[in-house]
This record gives sequence, structure tokens and C-alpha cells, in this order.
Amino acid sequence: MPGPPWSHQRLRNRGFRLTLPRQAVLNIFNQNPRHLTAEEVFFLVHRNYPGIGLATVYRTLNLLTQMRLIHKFNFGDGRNRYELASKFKKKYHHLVCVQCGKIIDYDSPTEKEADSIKEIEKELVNKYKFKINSYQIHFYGICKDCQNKQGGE
Amino acid sequence: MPGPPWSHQRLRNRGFRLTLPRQAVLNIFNQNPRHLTAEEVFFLVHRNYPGIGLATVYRTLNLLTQMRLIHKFNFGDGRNRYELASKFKKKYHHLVCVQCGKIIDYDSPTEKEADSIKEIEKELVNKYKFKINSYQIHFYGICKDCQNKQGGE
DNA sequence: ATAATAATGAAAATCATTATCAATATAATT
DNA sequence: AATTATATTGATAATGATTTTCATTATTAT
Ligand SMILES: [Mn+2]
Ligand SMILES: [Mn+2]
Ligand SMILES: [Zn+2]
Ligand SMILES: [Zn+2]
Repeated sequence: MPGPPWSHQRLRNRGFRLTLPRQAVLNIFNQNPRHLTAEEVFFLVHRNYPGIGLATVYRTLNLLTQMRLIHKFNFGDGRNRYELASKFKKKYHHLVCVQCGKIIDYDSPTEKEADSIKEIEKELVNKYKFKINSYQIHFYGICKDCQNKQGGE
Repeated sequence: MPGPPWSHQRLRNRGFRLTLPRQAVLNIFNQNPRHLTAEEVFFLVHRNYPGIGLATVYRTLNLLTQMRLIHKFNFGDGRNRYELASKFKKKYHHLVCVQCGKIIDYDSPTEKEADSIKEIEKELVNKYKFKINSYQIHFYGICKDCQNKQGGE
């Protein structure tokens, strides 16, 4: 376990404290690459720290989102999902199966795509004077499994 | 006013009726290019048809979404937003100001972008056997107005 | 130590959305 | 036209996710 990491500094620099609940939540994300709901985070945290309450989990998720240590997604199923922000990866592409709700990461954009996005960003700056912080692409469709199950008719 | 339009047929073909509330909601979208929340739709409908209830608006929004006559978006502010589906336009790109919440349409993708997306789709089909129905791109950042207001520090 | 401030947990409150259910409207059948 | 079956509606209650409240506890500054 390394000393005060990345996240520690980012919080402290803005006057927040890296408390036990906050560390616990961050640990969950470090161990878990998935797109966790608040409730899922709560349960996972709860295994090691039964004392930590759901409200604190929500508060922590909001804080970490503001600090950009995690990213918040909504895939249209009525609950938000969170994922650790990578220092390196800046692209958040997801395939969402509209049948079973499965979410697949697609984090390997081609050169061509990266170029294309940069181009769009340029256009947005020029046209709308809009300063882009981040972007998400959601692809909606039918996953492999669901195609096999229902492809009949 | 033309006869039974596009939307009429699409509903009837699947056994649904094009009732007054449903027409009223569709009219709102035809007159209003924005990204309306359910409540906004309700208020706008209410001006002409005070009898139509909020529950029916929600039901209608869900139905029209399933029929793909409108599209549903969630920009992370806790409520869903809806927009008329165009027969032609198949791209739904939005700029979301994380400061003021403003949503700007960006519906003029370049050739290059279109190509790039097609390429990605191909990759997704190959790699994940995922069949894509639609996609959305959300750009998050700071709009022109908010840059001017807060750009100082 | 002491005082000031931030963070927490439990519970209540809020907000958007959905489900229930009796009443009404529409379509199909006689 | 009358009758039956089916779909839709409005009002209201219920739900589920998230936020707020508030008294208590932990952390930091003095
Ligand atoms: Mn992901
Ligand atoms: Mn739009
Ligand atoms: Zn699936
Ligand atoms: Zn703005």
C-alpha cells in the first residue's frame, strides 16, 4: 500500500478530508472495474465496514464525482452508475443492450476515431465557443446473447 | 393539416390507438424542438387540454419512445428528456454545460465523423457481435455564457 | 486542552416515475 | 343499433433513487 495517493492529494488540496468511508469507497472502485450503482457500492463497502451508511456512500459518490476521481453514467435504467476515472483513459464508450441491460466497455478507440473526435471538438469550440471537458458515447443495441435467444421470429 | 400522418400508422399497425392525449403530446413535440422533461410536456399540453393528466403524459412518452417516435435522453440532472425523432436525422449529439445545464444540439456531423462511427460499428459487430440500433454522444463542458461569467479567476 | 469545522449515520423528506383501479372511450361483433 | 371485448384514461397511491436534516462524532486549527 503506497502512501497518500493521487486521490488523497486531490481531496486535501480542496479542503476535504480523506476519511475512512471515503477511502473505503475508493478501494471498492479500485478493486472493481464495473459500473456500480450506489447501492452496489454500499453493499460492497458494507462487507468490510458495516458501520458506513448509505447516505454517506451517496455523499461520497457525489464528492468523488465533483473531484473527477470517478465518473457518473446513466444508461437509462433509472439509476446512476459510477466508474473509477483513469488518469490515462479519457474515453468512455459503452454498449448497452436494450434487452437485458448488460453494459460492455468499449475503451479501445481507433486512431481514426480519436482524430474524428478531436475534429468535432475543434468545430464545437469554433461554432459554439463551448469548452469541452469530457464526452461519452453510448451505443444502444442487442448483445450477442440476446440475439441468440430471441433472433428466431 | 394533413391526414393521418406517419405517427398514426405506426401506432395503429401495432394495435395502439391515436387518441387525443397522444396527439396532443405529439403536437407539442412537433412545435417544440427542445429537450422537454415530462413535466414540461405536461404543462404545455395542459394549456390546451387541461383534462389530460400527468400519468397519461408519462405513459404516452413511454409509448412514443417504444415506437421510436421520440427519443429519450438523460443528461445527468435527474430527469429524462424527450425529443422528436426525425425520419432523417439519426444522430443525437449534445453539448451539456455542466455549469448552467444548458443543452445545445449538435446535429451536423462531418463526413469524417460519419465514416468514423461506421467504422466503430463494424468493430463492435466483429468484436462483440453487438447489433447497434442507435447511439448518442454527450459532450460535457462549459458554454460560452458561463465562460464569460466565471472565467475570471 | 479548547474551540472551530467537517463529516457521519439514522431517519425523514423529496423528486421523478410507475402501478393501481374504477370509469370512460374505442373497436369489434352480433 | 345494441352488445361485448379491449384499450385508454385520470386520480391517487405507491415506489425507488437520491437528498436533506439534525444531533453526534471525528478531525483540524488555535
Ligand atoms: Mn465503463
Ligand atoms: Mn437534441
Ligand atoms: Zn442482452
Ligand atoms: Zn452554461
